[in-house]
Amino acid sequence: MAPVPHGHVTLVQVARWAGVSAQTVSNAVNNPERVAPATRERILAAVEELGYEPNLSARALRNRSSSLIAFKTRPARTDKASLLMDEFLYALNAAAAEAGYHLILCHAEDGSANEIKAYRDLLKKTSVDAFVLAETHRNDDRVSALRSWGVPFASFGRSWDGDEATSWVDVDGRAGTRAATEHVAAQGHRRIGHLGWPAESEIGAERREGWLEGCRGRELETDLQVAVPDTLEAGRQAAHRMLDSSRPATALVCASDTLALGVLRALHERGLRPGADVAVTGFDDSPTAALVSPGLTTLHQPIDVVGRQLIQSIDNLLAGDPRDPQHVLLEPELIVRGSSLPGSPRQ
Amino acid sequence: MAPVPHGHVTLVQVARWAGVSAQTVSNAVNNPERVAPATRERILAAVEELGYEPNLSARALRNRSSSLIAFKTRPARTDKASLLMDEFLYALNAAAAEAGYHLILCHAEDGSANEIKAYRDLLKKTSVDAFVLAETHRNDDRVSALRSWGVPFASFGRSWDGDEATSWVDVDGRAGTRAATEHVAAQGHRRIGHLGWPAESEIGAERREGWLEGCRGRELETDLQVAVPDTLEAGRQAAHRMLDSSRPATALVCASDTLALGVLRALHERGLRPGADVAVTGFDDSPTAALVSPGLTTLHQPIDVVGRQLIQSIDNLLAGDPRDPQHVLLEPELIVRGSSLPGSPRQ
DNA sequence: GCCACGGGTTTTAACGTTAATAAATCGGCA
DNA sequence: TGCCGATTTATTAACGTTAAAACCCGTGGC
Repeated sequence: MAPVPHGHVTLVQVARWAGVSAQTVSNAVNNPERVAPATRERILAAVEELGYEPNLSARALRNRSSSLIAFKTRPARTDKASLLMDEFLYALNAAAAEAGYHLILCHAEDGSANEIKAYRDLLKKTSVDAFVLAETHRNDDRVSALRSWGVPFASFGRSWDGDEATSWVDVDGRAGTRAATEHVAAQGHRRIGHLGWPAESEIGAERREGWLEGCRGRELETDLQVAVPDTLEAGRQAAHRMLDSSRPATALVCASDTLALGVLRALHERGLRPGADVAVTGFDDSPTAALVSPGLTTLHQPIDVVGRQLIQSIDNLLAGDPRDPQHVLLEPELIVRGSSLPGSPRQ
Repeated sequence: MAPVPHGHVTLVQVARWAGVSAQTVSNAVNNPERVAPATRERILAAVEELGYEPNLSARALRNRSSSLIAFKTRPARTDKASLLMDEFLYALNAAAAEAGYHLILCHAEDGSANEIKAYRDLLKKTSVDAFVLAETHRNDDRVSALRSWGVPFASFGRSWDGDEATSWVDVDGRAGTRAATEHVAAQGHRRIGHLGWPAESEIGAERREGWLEGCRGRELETDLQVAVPDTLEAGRQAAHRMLDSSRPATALVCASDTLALGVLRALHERGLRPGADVAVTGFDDSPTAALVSPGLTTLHQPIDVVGRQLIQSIDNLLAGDPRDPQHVLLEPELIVRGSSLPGSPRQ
């Protein structure tokens, strides 16, 4: 009963069916205003009837554009708790689909040289319209490469070089740790330490700043801070060191859930109760944060908004929209759970 | 210094450079045996020199094939611990890249009707070569749809309908829970319960079978079993019920890490120590399993092998390889952590 | 010396689309 | 009626690739 038993329906078939030329069908689909209302209606009916869908390969060949947006998946899993990038990929894909784009994945072994080579290959082979970068850092080679090629892109992560030309979306880590710090201070804590990342990390520096601001705002001491790599074990050991101090912290604001989970393990080992004895906060709202007992207080990044905004920015770029590149800084949301509340010893 | 400052290098340019026709270049690239060795060498040098990469859109248009493999990302995150599908996506992408394919993501709201519609659209618009399905179940509409369209596909998850024609790769859940059961029995446990999923789930049924086999092999009782939805809260409540029993279990083999984490929370609430008082095992080796204290004993799925095998199968299908569809059943690996070991009370 | 053969190469045409351009149609007005 | 300009539609050509067919030329058989 289907008008077209199998195979692809082309413009020409629709055109024949509607008694017009192929170009008119193309116009009816892409530039409706160029076509007389009556004709357009007839054509759209034919499109509907035959189940026509434009062939993207042909369009890509003709237009040098493919509605494909490329994104590189993160390298092999580490022991990190955070799955932010997985969540991000999902959000980005959903937003892309909604806007009529498709996401094409790119693979490269670790290292920005590999990554750039993978981008270049993809670009030559397929007519990818734009790229999405994630986890940008200072002097990011990928940014300069894409810019030199003249390829539209937007990044999850601000342009740390003060590069005004790049569209980006980011989450305000500083505001996040400041909120966490103020939250534990409001629980009565006066000795609040920070467990963060080494100085090279721009993101880590921001999060540390937030803690500093939070402490200074309440005139608390800021001498208790340690920077370690982002692993559970590093967090655990650092927590032990900080709790062995002569005037130990009663609250620890951490730069990540991974570190915070290390702290929780250290507390467990010392027979201390999270929340009741030492308040702990993380960052990223990893699935694990909700699953441990007690739950881990953490900061949730509005990842779906990030995805939508990035697609939006790319859409503007591709539309040749002359409006300035967009810079969007979003606030993370503090999720309060047992690890930062006096609460009951159990639960 | 680059021979081609910008823009795409085409077959014709390479052909001119090498002093041959475009078709000969095409042959040198795709069917080397059709071209005289000397010519081929000259052409490949030109390809190298000019940095030629075939344009996939043009190729797709001409050949109706695109080296694109489609995969649908999972729907929005639930509260589940398992990130198997994220890991899988990464593994699949790596394998695809290695074999010269690209992964294109598909988005659909929950529900197999939406999903099928999304597949159909993608198929019409782009010339996707093949699909990868995940989490197949009995009477899977997606399977029948893809089959009726004649589209090559392979699935992560066996064909539960006994459909011999489908290529699949799966992990043997039954062997997994059997191993977990035997492991806790080897620790001296005689009352081993099972916390699983409702009967509708084929995967859940398999995992339950494994526990049954493990118990029967040692002539242990098999009366302690409960089936609940896959959430932490359901696991927690079920654990309380099972521990309230007149002859409570001393070990609980769970169908997922999520349920097992619920059990851990229940133990925490009752002041019982995982491992020492009640042994607990999960399934999937989620990141959380390694991060909680004590660590959760669980089963690791060899997800990278799954990815490679699926790409391999698809490669065979696309090559028109007449060899039978492949069915690969892999064994999960038992990862022993503190939650199933008597160990010390702390740690 | 003619022809058949076959490896090596080129020519032709087509995949489905759309920008640019050309052609047709129509209403309005002198 | 005839002509102009505006609107609508049709024609042409091209995007980069490759299957199929045609072509070219040296070998070997008779």
